[in-house]
Amino acid sequence: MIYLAPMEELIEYILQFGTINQQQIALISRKAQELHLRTGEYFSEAGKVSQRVGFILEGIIRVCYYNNKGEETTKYFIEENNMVVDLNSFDNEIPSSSYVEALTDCRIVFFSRKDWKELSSTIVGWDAIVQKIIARALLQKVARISPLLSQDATTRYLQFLDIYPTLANRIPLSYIASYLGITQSSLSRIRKNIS
Amino acid sequence: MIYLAPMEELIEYILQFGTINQQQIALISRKAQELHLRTGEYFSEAGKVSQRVGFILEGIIRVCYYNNKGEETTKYFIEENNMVVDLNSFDNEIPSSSYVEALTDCRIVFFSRKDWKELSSTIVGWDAIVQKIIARALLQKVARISPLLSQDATTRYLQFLDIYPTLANRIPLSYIASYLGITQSSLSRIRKNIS
DNA sequence: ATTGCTTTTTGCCAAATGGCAAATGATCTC
DNA sequence: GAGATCATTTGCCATTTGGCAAAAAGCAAT
Repeated sequence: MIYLAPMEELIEYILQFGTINQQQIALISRKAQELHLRTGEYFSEAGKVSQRVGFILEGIIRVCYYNNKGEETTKYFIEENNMVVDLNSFDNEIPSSSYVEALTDCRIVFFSRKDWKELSSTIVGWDAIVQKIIARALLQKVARISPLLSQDATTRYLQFLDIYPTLANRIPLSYIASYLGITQSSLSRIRKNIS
Repeated sequence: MIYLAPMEELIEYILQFGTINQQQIALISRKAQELHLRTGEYFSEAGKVSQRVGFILEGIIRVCYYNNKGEETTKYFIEENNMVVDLNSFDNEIPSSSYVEALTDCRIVFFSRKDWKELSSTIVGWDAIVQKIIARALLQKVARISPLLSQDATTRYLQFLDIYPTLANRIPLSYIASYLGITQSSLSRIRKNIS
């Protein structure tokens, strides 16, 4: 029991996906770095190669990108107790096309690419754990996005409220609108009609 | 070089994700079973536990489900040279909520749950390969669905044509419409306007 | 409280899409 | 080839949503 307090949540999270011993926990704790982001700051940016794997202790993050007209689209929200990483960019060391932005002040623990690799080569079964985490996150993502397509805007918003019950009043309406694929005016009207 | 002809595509596919030796290839080939589906037949059905992992040699498959009004929604199309499996149902041995249906006549190789487990316990590195396959498929899925949300119906259809250039004329318009989240009348009109 | 800034709501109208039903076209069987 | 069946297109109209701009509301700094 020598790991530090902010690590507990991460360790508990990891333990959902596999078994690690005290020594391994200590290693993970040594490699982990802490990071605070203020609202609006980026965890990673479009055009740069993502260099970190993070875990959100507190706060909300969104992944977004800009199209050729400069309009932004919110692809996804990530809440507390989830990993945050631009897989494609981090794994393949290619520039990302998205911004990963703090929507509220965030407390994050993260690992550099080098440390992350070291975990992979030192901890037996680490890769398997990571793969499970990734698979679950991706499945969840698909499950959340997929049904949005076939529904009208009101239903989409109601579903958003279901999935992210705590988000609606913590983040700007315009982001929710762009996640749902509607304009903020429409969402504003929808909100009015619901209540 | 003792494996049978229809296996070559599958082996080649697997080799993209990791290394396996001749002996392992032989094992995989012995366990693989062949399956032909006619248009409209199911690979797996809602309400039943998915018992097979498949690989499409030829043909197109769609994954769909029915809502409480009996309307069907196409969640996804899967083409030749891809794995087909209802992950959630197969892994957790729970009943599926979707139908996996052949849109054209299909040639498929598949593995029973028992054989699949045997591959996992016999072939070193098999799980890692499978995880990579899954991760790539899920990433692709997200990448395909996600941008659809923020666009109007015409753009969605054009993008569908981009992603599935060979599908448009091989499958009924109504399925494409339900995948894109629009009515078939609308899609018909959109088609007219484009050409 | 006042000011300036950002976010949200609203009104107005145009455009896109849906719902329904009929017409047309395609395919298959007999 | 005549029906039967199913898929697609079209017309009509209602509804939803978008685009734009102005008004209102919220918020922070002074």
